Amino acid sequence: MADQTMQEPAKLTFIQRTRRAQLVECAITVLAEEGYAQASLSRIARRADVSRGVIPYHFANRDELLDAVVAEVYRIATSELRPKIDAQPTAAAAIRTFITGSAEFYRDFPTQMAALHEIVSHSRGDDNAATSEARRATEQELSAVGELLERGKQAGEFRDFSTRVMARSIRSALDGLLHDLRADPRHDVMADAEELAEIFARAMATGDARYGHFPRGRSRR
Amino acid sequence: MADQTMQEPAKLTFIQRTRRAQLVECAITVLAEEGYAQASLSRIARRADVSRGVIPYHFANRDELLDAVVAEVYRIATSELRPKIDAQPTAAAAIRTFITGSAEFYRDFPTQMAALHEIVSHSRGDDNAATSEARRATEQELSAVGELLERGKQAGEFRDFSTRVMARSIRSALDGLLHDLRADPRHDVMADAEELAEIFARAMATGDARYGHFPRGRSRR
Amino acid sequence: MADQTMQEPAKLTFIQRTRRAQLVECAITVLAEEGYAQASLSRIARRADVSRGVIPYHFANRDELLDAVVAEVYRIATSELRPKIDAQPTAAAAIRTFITGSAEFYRDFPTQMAALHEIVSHSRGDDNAATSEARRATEQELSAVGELLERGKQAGEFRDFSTRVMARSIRSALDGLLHDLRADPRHDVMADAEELAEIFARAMATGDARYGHFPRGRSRR
Amino acid sequence: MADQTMQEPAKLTFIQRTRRAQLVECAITVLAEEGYAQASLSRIARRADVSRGVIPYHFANRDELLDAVVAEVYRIATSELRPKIDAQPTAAAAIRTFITGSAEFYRDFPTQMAALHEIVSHSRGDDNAATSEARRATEQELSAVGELLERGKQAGEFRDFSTRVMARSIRSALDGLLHDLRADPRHDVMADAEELAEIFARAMATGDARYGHFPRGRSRR
DNA sequence: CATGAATGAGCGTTCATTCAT
DNA sequence: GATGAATGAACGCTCATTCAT
Repeated sequence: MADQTMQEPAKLTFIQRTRRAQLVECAITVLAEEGYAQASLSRIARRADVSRGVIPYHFANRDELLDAVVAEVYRIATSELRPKIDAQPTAAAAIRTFITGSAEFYRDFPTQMAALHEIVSHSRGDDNAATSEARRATEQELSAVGELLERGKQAGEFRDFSTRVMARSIRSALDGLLHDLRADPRHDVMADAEELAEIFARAMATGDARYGHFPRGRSRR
Repeated sequence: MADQTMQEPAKLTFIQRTRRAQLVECAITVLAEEGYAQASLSRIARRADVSRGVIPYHFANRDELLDAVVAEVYRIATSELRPKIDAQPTAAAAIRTFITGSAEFYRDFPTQMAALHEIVSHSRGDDNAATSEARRATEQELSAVGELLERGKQAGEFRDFSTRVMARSIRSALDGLLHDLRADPRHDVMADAEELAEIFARAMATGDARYGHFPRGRSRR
Repeated sequence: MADQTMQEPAKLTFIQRTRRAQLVECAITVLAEEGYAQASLSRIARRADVSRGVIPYHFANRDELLDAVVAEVYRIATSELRPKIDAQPTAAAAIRTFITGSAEFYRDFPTQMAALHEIVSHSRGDDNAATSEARRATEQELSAVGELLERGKQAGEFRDFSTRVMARSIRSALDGLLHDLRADPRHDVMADAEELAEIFARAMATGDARYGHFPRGRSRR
Repeated sequence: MADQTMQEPAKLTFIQRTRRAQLVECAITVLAEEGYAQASLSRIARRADVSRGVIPYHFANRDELLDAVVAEVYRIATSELRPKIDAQPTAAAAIRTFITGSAEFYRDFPTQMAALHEIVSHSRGDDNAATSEARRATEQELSAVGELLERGKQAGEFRDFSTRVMARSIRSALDGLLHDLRADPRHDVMADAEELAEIFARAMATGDARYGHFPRGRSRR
């Protein structure tokens, strides 16, 4: 059997890498088109036009395949997004770029995003080690955004707010955007992203909001 | 067999209504405590201390039971939240109340919310008729929030923004809050809700944000 | 589902008891005729002319079914053998009765014995909790024989020997007898049993063996 | 493909013989350490640090490999035991040597014996051709012991008993000894073997047993 | 000679659903 | 009204075996 425990992809033969990539690809398609519950190994294998036994051969188990899906999507997303964000001069611009860049990614890789969303939203704390990759990656993303926010606050770009709540809200709002996109693929996601960027630009901006006539919560991390 | 397709509860006998309520209650508990995947009819029936066959008798199928769960949770939520929102003088106050009131509901009915979250996050758009109730209720909530936003815009309380994006973002941010709460039940959800309210108060407020030096998207519905 | 965790059979309905008995019966047949490896739930169900799902319904898992088989065979064996042994006046007579009575049981319940043998010989220390019943029962049988031997030694009926080695040898010799019987069902097992009884009567008898011109091992427990 | 059905090793190339020996060796190790159920061709190949496909290449199928394991263990056992037995002056001494020599072999080649035991105890009489070697070898051993017994009877060393029952009993008692040894590897197997030798010395000795006050079975072959 | 990718049958198990009682 | 026995499809997984390279 292919040694799935290897960490370095260099240890995989060309055929193994190819097959694994194909299976990950098909898993993504099935997840996106038919949903998590329907994404059985049988269906994925059928989509790949391959015998049912191929998947256990190349992946130790179902969870490994799903982990590979998550890793693949995050790999693409990071390679698309990271450079754009890093190129921004200010934290505010970086956050804006994170939002619009994410939306661009949703638009350009809707299938991958749909698959990722299926996996993440079906993950549950205790039941399995699959989706651990997903949770890990999500946490990582949240803390990356959190660092941007901290940077902006220290640079005086942003007002004082709870970093965690803000980061989570940005992340969640993007999820909402993805949700709308999945519901209607012809949706103008970039326009929505601009709106979203504006929402959070205003939410984070220094100075009192014109309409801030409510008692505010204490600033927290 | 009882006709479960009836919409008017008047057509159900007392026993039928009682049993359905009990089963919905138990389904909520099992969903919250053991998760969607473990919430088999067997487990729900066992929790209700009732025979396995009872559920198919009272609900045409599994999906109908889940729909009933969703409807029940939304029913409670609405009865908790609606009066508070309706009592607010301004749209801004109403939105703030929607946010903090939702959080209060999350805090006070964690089991119900957990069950709802399990169902919603496992539901799929196209493949089956399940959780249609969830989608219906979500849409209804979104449009209710949308109406508040419209009202606020017309009253000059809010700036011009895309109603749909804003409504969706508020909804999604609340989901994020719920997510954090489920991850850590001892979380101070009300403090987060205040933060969230502030975020959206600022996001919706009239006037330019101090830090709004980016090209903005056109205002849209 | 039927509650298989109940210890008291009284908690089972008539139908449950009947089905379980039937399935145990069929499992015995399949084990005896086709061997442990072939005794899959599918085959057992087919033998019972019953749907594949029936077995998981009545037994929590495969191991529970096999445990029930072991328990059933030991139950029969005990009820056949125990009274005869207890009726013997001396330990020597009891051992002889144990041997011939076991053989009689092999002769009269060859299928049951074959099934038991399949399970016991396929049990392995660490892998599963099934067959634990088998090991437990085997140990119990060994210690029961051991007690008889001790009694005989104290009564002066037997010479001094290692109780454990003797008990194990008797048990093993009976296994050998069963082996021959399984290889040739027309075998005169009772005649062999008489031979066996004589072998061990002599082996245990007090006094020097006429041919004992070898250094002997120290007497041990 | 190499012709694995050849009996004469002369027909095998050097590499073929080496590989077969290596694979048999590894199969023994895996069988002993992980048990029959875990001794898949994959694991054996991995233990041999060799490709999965090697085994089907050198052995027509799994059963042939297991047969080769059995043959190898019996080959070693015979070469260890035979000279010792043949050196004994009397049948009684030969039988005693067979017993203690077997135990010595168990003690000195526990891995081989464990592997053999795994195979034999999992083999089935009728359903497949597997482990035919085991049955053949067992029969051969039984008849060799039988010849010794016959010789002893004719020489007047032994009383009259059923040769087959006695041979089978000795064989089975040794199995019991092996069983105890496998259950507890620190067991003093030689002491037990001495006990066993004494048991059978007495069982076979001429003259009445002191305590033989039971009706005896007729003497038979 | 050797490889390892691929196959497909079979396993135990879960569970929504049906239906006779 | 309610029961629970029974069904059968689907699941993830293991593995002996085949075969192109």
